[in-house]
Amino acid sequence: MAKVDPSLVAHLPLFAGFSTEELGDLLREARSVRFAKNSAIFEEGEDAHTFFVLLHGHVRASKTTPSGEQVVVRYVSPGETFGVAMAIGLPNYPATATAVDDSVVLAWPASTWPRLVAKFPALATNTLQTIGSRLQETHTRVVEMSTQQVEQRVAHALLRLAKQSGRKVEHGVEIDFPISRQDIAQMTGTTLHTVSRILSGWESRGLIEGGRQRIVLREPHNLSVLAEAIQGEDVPPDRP
Amino acid sequence: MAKVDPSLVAHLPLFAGFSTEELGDLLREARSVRFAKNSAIFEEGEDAHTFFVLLHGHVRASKTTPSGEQVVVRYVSPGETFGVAMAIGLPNYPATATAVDDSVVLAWPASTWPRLVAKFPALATNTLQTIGSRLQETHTRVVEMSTQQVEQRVAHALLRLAKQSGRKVEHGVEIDFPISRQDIAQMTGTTLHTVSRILSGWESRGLIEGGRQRIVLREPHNLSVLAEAIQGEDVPPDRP
DNA sequence: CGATCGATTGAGCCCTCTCAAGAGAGGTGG
DNA sequence: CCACCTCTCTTGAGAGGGCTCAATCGATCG
Repeated sequence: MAKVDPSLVAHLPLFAGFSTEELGDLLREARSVRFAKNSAIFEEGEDAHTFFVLLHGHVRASKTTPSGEQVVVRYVSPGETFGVAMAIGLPNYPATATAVDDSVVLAWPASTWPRLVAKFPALATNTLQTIGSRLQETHTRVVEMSTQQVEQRVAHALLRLAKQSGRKVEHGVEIDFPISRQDIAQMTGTTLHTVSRILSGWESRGLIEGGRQRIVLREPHNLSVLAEAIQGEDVPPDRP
Repeated sequence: MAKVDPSLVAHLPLFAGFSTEELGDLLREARSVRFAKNSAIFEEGEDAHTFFVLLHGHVRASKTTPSGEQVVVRYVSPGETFGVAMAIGLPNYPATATAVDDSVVLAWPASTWPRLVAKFPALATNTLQTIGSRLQETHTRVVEMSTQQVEQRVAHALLRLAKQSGRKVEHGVEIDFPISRQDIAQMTGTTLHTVSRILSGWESRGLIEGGRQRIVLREPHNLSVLAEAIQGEDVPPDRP
């Protein structure tokens, strides 16, 4: 359990409107914990004993259906809050959280939530904003799944991941954590086979560059064009 | 602007933990407004000037894509809060709200929200719970759209509507507001043609009874069975 | 009683899934 | 350090669920 420097986290949305002193109070109750790549932080259904802020790394939240299929709910980036089941009245975690990279989190016992909220009302309003944005994002996803074809959905998913966790590299923007075709399929409601075919197609057109659990967007702009393509509209053919 | 009897709304989730007096304070700032069937309460993109509690009737929230397709976000039942864009930090409504039946709402100016939340912290925590549940429901929808076939999704949608707004009638449970095949298509990410075919099929099997903007579930249990059907699993054939 | 809006139904196609096989990359243990 | 083994990715062939296009019917409302 390491000490956390308040000035490093003061700018996070969860702590908006907090004085240095208040922030100190809050951080004093948190532990800092490290999770190795591919380890589970919590499991769906487990009782929600802790809530978290991600400091370092990346976390995947996913749900499993009764028949065993997995769906990726979202990827958590550094600075984001997760595991706040308690705050929204759930006694159990609604999804499984897995570190996709070596990750460091701040962890508070869920039992402290009521007291902390009573003491710091800004905690509730800040969390409300966060959950609200997440609701918007999820609605966007529903709209996309309802109205777009798989290729457009995959394009949107990649662009979103790049915006959220992109790292500039020589030939474009690389998604900054290991992500498989299967993961993308589970984000977009399709199969890994279809994703593989689509990415292969894009790679041969020079739009992206792929690898094992690795994707680089070489032409984000052209990918956006593809993502916005209207049903039945022609796409300009490749250059020979 | 009618007077609202506090005792009639005291049990609503938004007001949980309020004293009679506090509730009176809150209600004093609200107006009660009636909207005729098929009238718009607010439009997507409009600035979020008001937030609401539905007292009577039913409201459909829907989003429109750039290319003009509509997606139904949810149906609001009496007692529920809606239009809380302001609370989650949105300056504009993210969806259009339409009264699908003659409806009565309580309306607060959005500008009062910050003051009300400061005075009544329970307002924030109650809204947090509400938005949290909605996030869960939306995630469920994403999971369904990712893993289930259209027939199962439609079955789930009808069962949910019946549970939420069902009225017992002679031959089963009727969905208590006008809903078209098109509406159901927009809830489940399919076309009205496919919904029509599915409902026709069910009607001939005696599972439901249809009509113009009207659906009665005659055998909710068998519909649940259908809704949970596993990929590729056989369904018992009809009786001759 | 006519007009408009919702529902039904057929025909044909295509996007995407399923089934199947195999190749390449990385990690691991002897 | 190399061989093996596992996990990821690729690609083909075929099928089918659901969509598109099109026409008609029926019911509710003014």
